Amino acid sequence: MPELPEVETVKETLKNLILAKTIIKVDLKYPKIVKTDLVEFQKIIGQKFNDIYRRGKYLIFDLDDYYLISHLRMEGKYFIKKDQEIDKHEHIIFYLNNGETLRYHDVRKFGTMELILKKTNYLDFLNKLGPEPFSAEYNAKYLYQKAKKARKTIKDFLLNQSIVAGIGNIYVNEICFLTKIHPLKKVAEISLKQFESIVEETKNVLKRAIVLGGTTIRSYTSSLGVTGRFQNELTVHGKDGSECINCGNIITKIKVSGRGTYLCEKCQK
DNA sequence: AGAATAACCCGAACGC
DNA sequence: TGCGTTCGGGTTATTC
Repeated sequence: MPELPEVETVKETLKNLILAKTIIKVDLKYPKIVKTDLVEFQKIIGQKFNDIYRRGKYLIFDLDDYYLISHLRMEGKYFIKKDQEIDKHEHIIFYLNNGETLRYHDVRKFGTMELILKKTNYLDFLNKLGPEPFSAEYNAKYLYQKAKKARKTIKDFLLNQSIVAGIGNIYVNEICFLTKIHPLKKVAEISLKQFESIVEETKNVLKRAIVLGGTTIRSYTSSLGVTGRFQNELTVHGKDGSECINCGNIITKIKVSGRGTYLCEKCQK
């Protein structure tokens, strides 16, 4: 599941491969991925990749006149291939002027793409997102203020992209463990000091994951054949049945708002 | 307004 | 072995 570190890795990898390349043709094998007008989408032909950004879990391709905004959701990946048969999970094919193809691959078909004219206010689209975890805006005081009036659990709170952008299920499990906070703890009961710890551990865990190229779990081999290595440093996520690295207690798995949640009941109160 | 729930997908895991 | 069922998971849309 691509979260901030995985999307960051994809962005950096793709930069080396497609910048300055021009799209000469696009094939929509599964058009529902595209959320904007399909006729309009064809205007991507002739556009050049000038840069790639990331905002939360979104990839933003900076073209000449448009932004192509892509969300990988659960299993979206990009591949660069040449003259190879189209895989059944490759839904959008961009033909580039160097003879290669950029292919969007998504087994679950959950991912989305939007082509947005630069002149229009594309920021509206991303403004709903909360601050980036590495920004100064993401600090204990900010979270504390937001949390005061919320009735949710800390896990729901940190997963809410309008509070902070880019954290998903894996990293929220890790952050809760690293800060010794129970994922079901009501966010309004969390102290400023605890939020300081949350902010610090968020940055630590995301930074470390980016350095290692993200997390590769199960079927999710990250895009472009880049295999992340952060899974080797996970402390609780997916570790139910094994021992807590702090106290030796057995890690349990519960559900929080329908999502798999791993924790040490002894360490996290 | 804010919170809970459904919908979008389909391979993997599970149950029989 | 094979078939049917359930599950998961980020985000948006819809309902409560």
